This record gives sequence, structure tokens and C-alpha cells, in this order.
Amino acid sequence: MCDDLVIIPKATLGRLPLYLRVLNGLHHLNIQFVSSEEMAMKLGITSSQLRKDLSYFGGQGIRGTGYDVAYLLGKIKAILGVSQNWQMAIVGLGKLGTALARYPGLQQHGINVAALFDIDEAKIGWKVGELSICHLSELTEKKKELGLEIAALTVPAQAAQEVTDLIVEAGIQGIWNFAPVRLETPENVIVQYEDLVVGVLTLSHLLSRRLGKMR
Amino acid sequence: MCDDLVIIPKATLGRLPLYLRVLNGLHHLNIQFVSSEEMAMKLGITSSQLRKDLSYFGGQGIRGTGYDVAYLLGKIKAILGVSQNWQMAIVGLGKLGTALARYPGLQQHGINVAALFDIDEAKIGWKVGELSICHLSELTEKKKELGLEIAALTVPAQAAQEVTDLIVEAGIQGIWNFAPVRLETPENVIVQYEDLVVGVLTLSHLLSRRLGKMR
DNA sequence: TTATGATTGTGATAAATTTCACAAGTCTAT
DNA sequence: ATAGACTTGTGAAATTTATCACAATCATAA
Ligand SMILES: NC(=O)c1ccc[n+]([C@@H]2O[C@H](COP(=O)([O-])OP(=O)(O)OC[C@H]3O[C@@H](n4cnc5c(N)ncnc54)[C@H](O)[C@@H]3O)[C@@H](O)[C@H]2O)c1
Ligand SMILES: NC(=O)c1ccc[n+]([C@@H]2O[C@H](COP(=O)([O-])OP(=O)(O)OC[C@H]3O[C@@H](n4cnc5c(N)ncnc54)[C@H](O)[C@@H]3O)[C@@H](O)[C@H]2O)c1
Repeated sequence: MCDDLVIIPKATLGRLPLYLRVLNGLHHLNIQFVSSEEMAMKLGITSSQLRKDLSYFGGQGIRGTGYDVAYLLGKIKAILGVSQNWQMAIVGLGKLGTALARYPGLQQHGINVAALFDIDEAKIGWKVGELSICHLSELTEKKKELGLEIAALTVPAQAAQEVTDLIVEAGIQGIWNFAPVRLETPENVIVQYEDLVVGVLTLSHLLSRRLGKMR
Repeated sequence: MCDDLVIIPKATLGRLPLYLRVLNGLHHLNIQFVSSEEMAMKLGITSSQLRKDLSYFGGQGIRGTGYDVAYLLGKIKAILGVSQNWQMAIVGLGKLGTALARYPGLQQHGINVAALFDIDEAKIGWKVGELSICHLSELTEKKKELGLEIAALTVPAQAAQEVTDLIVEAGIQGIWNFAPVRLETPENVIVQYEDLVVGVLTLSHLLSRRLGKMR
């Protein structure tokens, strides 16, 4: 059907968002061509890795000149599905959920925050930006109405599984999970884990070694 | 000096925080032994991968019985440097910075939020939990006073590099960066990138393929 | 003491990812 | 036109990571 049925290695996929960011920056500066060396520099990777990555889906580079920024941008956007305007719900409007709801970076990447859910009666009806917080029981209804496809899960860990069950029941197929638990879901649902503690513990480990501080 | 001078593969290191979480749960339930099979199940990985990972630093499993939860917990905590109580500053008390400041999960993993910084005069002096927000100009002073070792960077992308320079100048060696930009730092500073957009774009990509929605 | 069942630890193998190195293509200047 | 400077695309090699498979070990019970 479409030209990215080629298998793109996972490791490459993980870097595409970073490439997207750099290309966006260059595009904004009205720069038309960029070499793999230049781009790799900005990213802190090797140019051969970048070229290899792009080769999986045909970067269409021009030898001697580099890559066409606008073309590459479009290509990567298509692969990442950024051109789609996904409708996303946020479930759990606590500290983190509220921060996400107000984050303009999502809209800029084709993710439209379209509905907010909680179960705390005190929060229902409150507005965050343009949107009102709905009761979670309205999820299925709103899903149909708004075409929700992604749910950001920002509820406490203990509630995460039961809320997930409701999300799945509502027919939402993508879950962006911030709760520090593994979720049980049917095969057809994709869960992306966003575990912030992993990041800071990695830092902690690296610092321990660097500073030679043990025990 | 200490027994984890063995090289632990990066891929393994990335999973240790997940193991830590499961072990913590088991420990809380007063469970003394766990088999690799059981633990792997909870994590959605294979048991052989888990065993191999543990083998890099001597999991000290007992054949026929499994692993001693408390022992393994201690071992992984030591490797990740969780036993240390790192002193962390948060720079940029906006939506995300405030959410982090109030997140108890950090303290639970040995990360102590010890100081808050911003440059918005309207915010200086405000309290978030127990702590007052200080002006960024006090960073060096507070660093010495409190022994700050990590800085969570939650300022707008445009300000990230200049703030980083100040953090480095203050002598802080670990930066947990939430701004979507690559930072220039000296060799001796470790930067951990926490790029939330990468996660949601990965989800976006997987959904595109799954749902066959292109263009 | 010995048989039985469970589970680890790890070589060997397979798969995935990264790096290397250079032929081949493109641009610019003369 | 030609030379020279760049830059891509990509096989091949190197490295890293994951999986397999099973001997070795331990606990238990008869
Ligand atoms: N705050 C952070 O910086 C941070 C960092 C990393 C991970 N997390 C994780 O993100 C999640 C949310 O964290 P937070 O700090 O925003 O917590 P929070 O307590 O501030 O917010 C949780 C929200 O979820 C709502 N909620 C509870 N049960 C619900 C249910 N069954 N259905 C719908 N909504 C429900 C609550 O009413 C509340 O509004 C937690 O799992 C936490 O571990 C948070
Ligand atoms: N909000 C989110 O959910 C979210 C998600 C992903 C990434 N991020 C990133 O995290 C960062 C912060 O996001 P946010 O939504 O909290 O933004 P925000 O605008 O709410 O907060 C930024 C804070 O930084 C402070 N600040 C600005 N310049 C400063 C400086 N030079 N020194 C110290 N403080 C300064 C501001 O006063 C403000 O308090 C941004 O880079 C953003 O891209 C945010």
C-alpha cells in the first residue's frame, strides 16, 4: 500500500524523532540542504549511523550536497505518523496529567489533546486550557464522538490496571503509560511505557561510577 | 574498590530499574524468594534474559529455589546508586518542574529534591511543598551548601543551553534534561535525556502501521 | 541415601546494531 | 572539459545483545 512497509529496525525508529527535531529546526531556518556529517554533529552520533538509518527508507540524499531538508522532514513525518493529527485523551489530571495537557509540544507533533478524564468529583468540570475535565465514565461515549485513538495514562500506579481495562473496553488502541507498572492488555493494544524513574536511576548509576561513591 | 567494576552491558543497565521495581513490590509483600521465570513474567521478558542480566553481577541465585529477593534488591540498589541519597535541584518550576518537585517516587529511589530554582521574579519565594523557589543566581552557593549533585532541567528549550552552562559552572555533574534539545557540556558532566515526545511519536508510528492509516 | 523435580548459570548460537571503508555520484571552479 | 573537493549509499566486518539448551546444583521427600 504505502512505501514504508519496509522493516525499519527498532533502534532506527527510536532515533527518528530526534532527526525530526533537528530537521524541523533547520527547516525553520530556511536551510535547504544538510549533510549527514552536519546533522550527526548536532545529534551526537556518527554520520555513518545516520546515513545507514536513512537508507532503510530511502533518504534520497544527493552526493556531494547532502539531504533535502523539506523532503526528509516529510518522509520522517509520514513514517512517524505525525501528519495524522491523532486525537488523544489524558486520563488522570493530577500534576503530571495537567502538565501534559498544557504542553504545546504535543500539538506541534500532530498529537491533539482532545479530552480529559478523571474520577475525582472535585475536578470534574474544571477547565484546563480550553477543555473541561470529564468523568471517566464518559470515556466510551467521548471516544466515539471525538475519535480518540491514544490515551495518556497519568493516574496513580494502583489505579493503572483498572483504568487500562476501561480504556481498552472503550476501544482505544494506543496507551502512553506514565504509571510505573506493567499493564496487561490484549494483543491489539499498543502500550508505550514512559518511565521517568528509569532515566534518573541511569543517571544515578553513571554518577556513582564517575564519582566513585559506593555504598 | 567495589565489586561492580565489572562491565554491565548498557542494555542490561536499562532494565535494572525495572527489576528494582518488581523486587521492591515482592519485598513489600514479604516474599523471600523469586524464580527468574516468575519475575520475567511480571516484566514481559524472557527468563533467560533475566538470568543472563543478573549473571553479569552475580545474582547469587539458588538452583531449584530462585533468587533471594532482599539480597538481589540490595545488589541492584548498590549498582544503581540508589542507596546514596543524591541531592537534586530542579531548575525551572513550570508545569513539569512543579510536577517533579511534588513526585514522591523520586525520594523513594534515593533522589532527594533539595532545592528549586527559577528566574521568574513572580515565582521566587513561592513554596512548592516544603521548599521555596530560589533565584537561579543562588545556584552555586546552594550547590555548596546542600551538596547538590544532580539538576533536573525543566526550562523552555531556548533557555536550556544557557542554564546548562550555569549548572556546569556551579559544579553539578549530572543533568536530567527534559528540554527537547541536545546540550553542550564538558566531558565530566553526564546528561540524561528525557524526551517525552520520542515516546509518543513511537506510539504514533506503531499505531499508523497497525491501523494502516497513512497520509 | 537416593530419586525427583525445580531452577540456576552459562557456553554456544543467532540476531540485531553499529562501525568501517570506499566506490560512485555530484558540485564548483577554472 | 577536467580536476578536485565533498558526500552519499552500502556491502562487509565488528560489536553488542538476545535466545537456546542443558549440565550442574539444590531442596525435598520417601
Ligand atoms: N508527578 C510526576 O512528576 C511523575 C513522574 C513520574 C511518574 N509519575 C506517575 O504518573 C502518575 C500520575 O502522577 P501524578 O503526580 O500526576 O499523580 P497525582 O496524584 O497528582 O494525579 C493522579 C490523578 O489521577 C486521578 N485518578 C485517580 N484514580 C483514578 C481513576 N481510577 N480514574 C481516573 N483518574 C484517577 C486523581 O484524581 C488525580 O487527579 C503516577 O502513576 C506517577 O507514578 C508522576
Ligand atoms: N509540560 C510538559 O508536559 C512537558 C513535556 C515534555 C517536555 N517538556 C519540556 O520541559 C520544559 C519545561 O516545560 P514546562 O511545560 O514546564 O514549561 P513552563 O513554561 O511551564 O515552565 C518553564 C519554567 O522555566 C522557567 N525559566 C525560564 N527561563 C529560565 C531560566 N533561564 N532559568 C531558570 N528558569 C527559567 C520559567 O520561569 C518557568 O517557570 C520545556 O523545555 C518543555 O519542552 C514539557
